[in-house]
Amino acid sequence: MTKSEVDHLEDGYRWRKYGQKAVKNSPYPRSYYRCTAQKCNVKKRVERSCQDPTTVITTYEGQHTHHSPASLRGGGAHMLSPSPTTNVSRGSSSAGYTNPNTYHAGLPPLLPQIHVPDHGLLQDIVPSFTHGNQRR
DNA sequence: CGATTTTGACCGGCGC
DNA sequence: GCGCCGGTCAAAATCG
Repeated sequence: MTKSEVDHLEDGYRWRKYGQKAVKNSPYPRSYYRCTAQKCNVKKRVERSCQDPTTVITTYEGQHTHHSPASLRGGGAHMLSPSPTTNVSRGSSSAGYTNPNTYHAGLPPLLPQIHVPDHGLLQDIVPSFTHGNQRR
């Protein structure tokens, strides 16, 4: 669950919308996204929460087989860096994605449980790809 | 020009 | 067998 009033949630990847359907569960339409990387077979389902119109339920399906474009940002302090001392194990990354400043919803604090998706990238599930054979 | 987005239609599966 | 639902793809239009 991600609190956001905008549909385009930059979670660090590029998504291409390929469909939209209305769900009965919610008066809002559900959007289907797919990673723009042809090598990536990841799918994303974004649905607005009927309980919290400001919250969108983002469901990720599959795993990225490539690095995220937004992750290449030099400003990114939390990434899959080969730093021996600095590891992503630190949960201090919070929900801050690439640029939390862009999402000034001006809404009151209401985030009961949002565990950081820091390690939910690729090496977590598909180490074979990142093991040393990622460059084609 | 290329990429991306939008809407509609189509397909498959499941239930009855 | 038909109807319904969810999901996906396709074509066209738009934006940069």
